[in-house]
Amino acid sequence: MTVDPETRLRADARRNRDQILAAAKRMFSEDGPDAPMEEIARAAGVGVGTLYRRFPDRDALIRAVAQDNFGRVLTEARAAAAEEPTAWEALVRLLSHSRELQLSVRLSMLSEEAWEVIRDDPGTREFRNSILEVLDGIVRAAQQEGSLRADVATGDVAIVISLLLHRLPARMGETAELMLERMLALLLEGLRARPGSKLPGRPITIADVDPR
Amino acid sequence: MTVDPETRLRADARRNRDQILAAAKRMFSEDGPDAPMEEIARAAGVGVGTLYRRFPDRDALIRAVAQDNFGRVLTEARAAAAEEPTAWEALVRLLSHSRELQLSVRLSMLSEEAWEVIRDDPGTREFRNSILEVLDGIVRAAQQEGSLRADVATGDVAIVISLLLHRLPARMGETAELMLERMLALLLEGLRARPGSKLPGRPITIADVDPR
Amino acid sequence: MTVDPETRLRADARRNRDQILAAAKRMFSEDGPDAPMEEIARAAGVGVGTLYRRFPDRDALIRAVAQDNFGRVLTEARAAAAEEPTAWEALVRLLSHSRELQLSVRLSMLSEEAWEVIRDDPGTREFRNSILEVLDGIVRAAQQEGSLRADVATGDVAIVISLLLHRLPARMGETAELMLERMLALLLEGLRARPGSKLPGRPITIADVDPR
Amino acid sequence: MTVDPETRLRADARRNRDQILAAAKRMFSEDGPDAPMEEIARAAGVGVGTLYRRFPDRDALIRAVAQDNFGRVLTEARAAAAEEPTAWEALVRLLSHSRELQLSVRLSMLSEEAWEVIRDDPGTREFRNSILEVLDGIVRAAQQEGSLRADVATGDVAIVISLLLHRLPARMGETAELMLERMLALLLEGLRARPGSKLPGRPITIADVDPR
DNA sequence: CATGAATGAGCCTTCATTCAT
DNA sequence: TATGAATGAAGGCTCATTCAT
Repeated sequence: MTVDPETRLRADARRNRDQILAAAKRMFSEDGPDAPMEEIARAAGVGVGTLYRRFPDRDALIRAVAQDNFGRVLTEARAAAAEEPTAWEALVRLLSHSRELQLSVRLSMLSEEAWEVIRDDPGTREFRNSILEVLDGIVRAAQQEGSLRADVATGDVAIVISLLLHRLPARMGETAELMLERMLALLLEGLRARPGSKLPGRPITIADVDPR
Repeated sequence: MTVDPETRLRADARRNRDQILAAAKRMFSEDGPDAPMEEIARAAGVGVGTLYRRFPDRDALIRAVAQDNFGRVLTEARAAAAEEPTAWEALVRLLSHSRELQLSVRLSMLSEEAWEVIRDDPGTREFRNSILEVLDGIVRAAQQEGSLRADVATGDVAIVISLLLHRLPARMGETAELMLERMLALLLEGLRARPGSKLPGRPITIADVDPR
Repeated sequence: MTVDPETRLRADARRNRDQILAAAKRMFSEDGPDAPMEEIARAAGVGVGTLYRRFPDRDALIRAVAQDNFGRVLTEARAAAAEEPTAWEALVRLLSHSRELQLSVRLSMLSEEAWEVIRDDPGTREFRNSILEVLDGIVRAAQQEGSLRADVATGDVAIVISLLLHRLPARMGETAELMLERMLALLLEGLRARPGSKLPGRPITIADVDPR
Repeated sequence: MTVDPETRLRADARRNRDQILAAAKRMFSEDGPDAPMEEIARAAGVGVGTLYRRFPDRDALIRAVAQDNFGRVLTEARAAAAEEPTAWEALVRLLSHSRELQLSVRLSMLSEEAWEVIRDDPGTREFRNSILEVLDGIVRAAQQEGSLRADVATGDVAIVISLLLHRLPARMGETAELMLERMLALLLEGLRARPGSKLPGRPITIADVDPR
């Protein structure tokens, strides 16, 4: 009368993995990418051993978190592109919701080592490329429709996004939300197509922001 | 007609102190505020003991670096306010040169602990207040002269600065310079007084960004 | 019919803990409460990490050793009170066997810091109180039966014990035993009820020797 | 019109040495024989360099302190022997004033290393021997006059002294004085010649307590 | 000679990772 | 397979001692 043990196991295993991932995300974003493995395990409600069974070392865990996050972002980006009536609105939505991205990017900014791990991970790289591809589509469309200034390229927008992702000192609490909103508004003003305005240098392309 | 021995000693000690401070700045900005003390010492060309003689613990070193940096920023801000013909130009200069600020602010963003150390240091606080005071003068003047949009306050500008300070993934090397320039240009577009444009919410004041 | 794994683990862990405690006792009494943690670990046949897993820091280890020792003393004191035919004999037995006490007391005398750690440990304090309580019973009974001089109180006896606990320069080896025996005999002569003999001052009570 | 520089120097040097010795005594008795050299220097009002010029290393300082102290004790012992009307009174005086001895003995008890340093110092040894010689005279005389029990030897008395020297936990403050007085009284009761009383074992001689 | 700066060894403690149960 | 115990390397800090000024 017992449930199929195989299935049971699988379900258990998955639950475990998910809990660990969630805990890792939380801890990473709170304590940075050096959060003690033991604490991550505890936060996930498992022993360290279990954590290490799923993720052979810290780097594997970082990669998994990064992939998970980039995946969510990709989903959001695709939804924005598909659902918004204009490319400009898609762009605004992407920038507004960039909070979703926060963890992954923050992760990569917090320590040089973490960044290298993420950069060299093919899985994450693939997600990243897909995201940039979608973004590229939105950018071109927005320029086509005349809403986005012509002298920027997708790399520029990617950088704007990364600008918005940096942790606004948590201590600002309440107001942080508002600050972010206003910074976004300022940047959108800047991105708006506007006759007679010219940025210095040349457009930053996807290749320019490729960590290669 | 002999050299004052006190001065002699002082000179030596000071040279050492300066080397340590310089090394710490470098290491902190590369490895974050957890850079091994031993490596900082080695980078400064002294033994750990010497480092600890000058700075009783890591926090003291962090405070010293922060003060040194904020001091430089204050100098630059005052120069900008005094030397530029218009307030807008002073603002642009401040934002352009904000690279000077980079380390200190980056420091405070890298880890919650480091931030707290800096926040609670009266010396740094004083510098910070002075800087904001100067900035406040520039902002008001720029609004008076009609160059800066009226619906921002000094806190908004401070945040713009902090946005520009975040580490652009060092690995981008050459282009990083250009990227920064372009982001700055975008933000300046946004800050420009422009009829019919309105930011959401209310202006962010100095009090809003006060870490108190 | 398999062995309960919990018990198994416990047994291992406990053995380890006991070895560490024993090693710590040995090292503390030889090298004082500053004995290198690493050496204690080595003496216990474990790595430092293991030591720190059981006892978060040196103070915890000191407390554990103190409690263990005071516990033994309490046991001995109770046995003496229960098994000896007269209170005087119980007292003699307690003083004779005070060697058991040696380590703990010596510990607390060796360094001011160690003493403070022990003093502020509620666990140890409880043992200490119980011991003094038992001792108090013995002292009163001995005075009742007319064997112990009337002008001493329990605190006096506690001090006599502490006198006997001080390290007789270990280097005296063999003879140390004899020396202790003779000192004890001298002190017992002094404690004996004896008409016409009067100590200076007032009896030292338990409260007088309370570290509170 | 200047003072003879040689003399000046000598006087200065001596003052320095005395200050250091005094500071060392104070620090040793407060912090134990591991008190930081730098603090001792500061307490003496000189630089570490000066301290090291006078005493090549910590051991030399310990030896100097020990010798100084033993010297004072010898003086006191001789005075007691010479000035007191009876040998018993001389003995009582010696035991009462044993506080003088405290530091040196405490020093030797506080750490095995310190003890070894003192033990192996010929200078201290000589003082020690002289002291024991004087004590021996007093003991024999006291037995001759029938005041001191016959079944003790000089070594026994030396041990009684050492018993009284142990630091009564400083924390007892006020009462410590009284406690010591009472313990001394108890021990004197024990040492008193008393028919029918017999100590276990054999008398402890000087040779028995010789650290050799 | 006095001073106090510099050095580096040594001990404390933490934590990533491995492994026995 | 999950657990948590054990290990040891790494980094922080202190202090004895040496040495330049």
